[in-house]
Amino acid sequence: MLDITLLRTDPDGLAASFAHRGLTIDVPALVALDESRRRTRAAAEELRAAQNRAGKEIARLQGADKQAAIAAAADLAEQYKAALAEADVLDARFEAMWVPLPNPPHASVPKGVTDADNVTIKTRGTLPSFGFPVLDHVDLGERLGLLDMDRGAKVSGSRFAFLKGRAVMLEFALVQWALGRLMEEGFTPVVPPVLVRDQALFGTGFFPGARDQVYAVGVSDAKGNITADDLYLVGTAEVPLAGLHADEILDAAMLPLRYAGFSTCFRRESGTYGKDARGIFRVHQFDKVEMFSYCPPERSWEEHDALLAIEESLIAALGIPYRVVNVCSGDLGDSAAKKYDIEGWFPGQNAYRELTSCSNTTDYQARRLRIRYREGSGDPAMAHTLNGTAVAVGRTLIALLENGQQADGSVIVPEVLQPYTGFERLS
RNA sequence: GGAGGGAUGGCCGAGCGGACGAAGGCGACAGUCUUGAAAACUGUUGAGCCCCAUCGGGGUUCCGUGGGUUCGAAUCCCACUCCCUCCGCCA
Repeated sequence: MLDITLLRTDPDGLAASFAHRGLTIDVPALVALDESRRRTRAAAEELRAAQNRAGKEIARLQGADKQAAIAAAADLAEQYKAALAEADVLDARFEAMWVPLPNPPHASVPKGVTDADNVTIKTRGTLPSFGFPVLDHVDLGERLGLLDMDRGAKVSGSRFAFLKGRAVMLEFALVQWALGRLMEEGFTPVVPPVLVRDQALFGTGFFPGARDQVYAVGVSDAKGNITADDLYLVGTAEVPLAGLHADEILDAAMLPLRYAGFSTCFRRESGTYGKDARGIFRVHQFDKVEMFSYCPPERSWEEHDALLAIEESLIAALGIPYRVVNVCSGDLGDSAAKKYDIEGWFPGQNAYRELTSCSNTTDYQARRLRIRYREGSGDPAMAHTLNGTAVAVGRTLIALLENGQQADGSVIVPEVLQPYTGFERLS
């Protein structure tokens, strides 16, 4: 949700921000509706004030005077009820228009429509040259006994896999290493709930927009009928980590408040039928370490850069060539004001593909979740929230397998992970 | 799953139709006292929205959530949510 003062003080700037995203929004209509709802609310509150005064008077009166005052107040009560209903209708109408509006993009966000319009801002690492036919992660994984796609499909359907053997050890090595690195950076490790109420998904901006990407959990009765349980499987730990401090006023001295959440992530991937059908690049379930930060507004851009720097250092330490892209306005998502994706090099696809993502959602989520902070004894103000991928385990495993493959079919484990795996090579 | 109890301000806790944004205590902050500190004493101390305005002032809403009764609801009624205790089941 946006700060309403934007509408009142700078409607033209607001309209421009929607245009930046390629949206046409009738801002003057919003301004007019906002004005009429305030007028109506003020009128209702005046009636209420009169009613409150009358009530105090009634308490003091006795006998016939009291009866007369009550009769008069009954009339006031009727008027107030009507005025209140009118104000509520206008509020609801305004909110229906206001709440779905996306966060205004930062000035540095490139204008564009699809991910093809994203702008590469840096490229790091040297692309590996193999003197032998390059295998992709599916061939490598099945050959090394790390991955079983067919049986994943047998048990759970397409886009599911079994991860096995040393790949499992590699996953936990990645997670433990990443959490250790993040603790050095001041993050508190968290294992959050992965089932959340819709409130948390609304608050983070996934609902109502991305409803079709989220699994809803139900309960089946004896006849096999499924009833909704009003819980949803999260697609990222961002959701519970944002909800963690909902409805709180944080002490400014604690900020930035950094959390590193490890969770399984569930995504329906609806509308991606043909895309990335091979292997575990795009699956319904994967594990991820996610960074989340609560931050004062004046420091959030600095924090955004800091999170990106951490992501880069992790990927660089794993020896994966990568590039950083500034995600264009059309590809941003409602809640982000700016987003960096890191695309790692995947030799099996001969392409850079998304490996991590890092967003500054400014006060968009904070306003929806009522996450505020206070400087000393000052007034509460909206915090900013940011999130970024530390390690998306599935895709990182793919990158490690494909970049680390050797002529003999084995795969070298990055040095930083070896203390955690206890082995140097998958073979 | 069965039986009971509860939800009030940063925390504890009173209130059970009008004097209640809410006693009292704790905590926090400021002051007095003190060489300094502690103690003691005095004062201040919730959030949202709207209006006027220069610091500031006024109105309104909020006692788990949503409805209802009433001139008037923290207080009465209904529904829901969450928490706790005991029993059963269970990783």
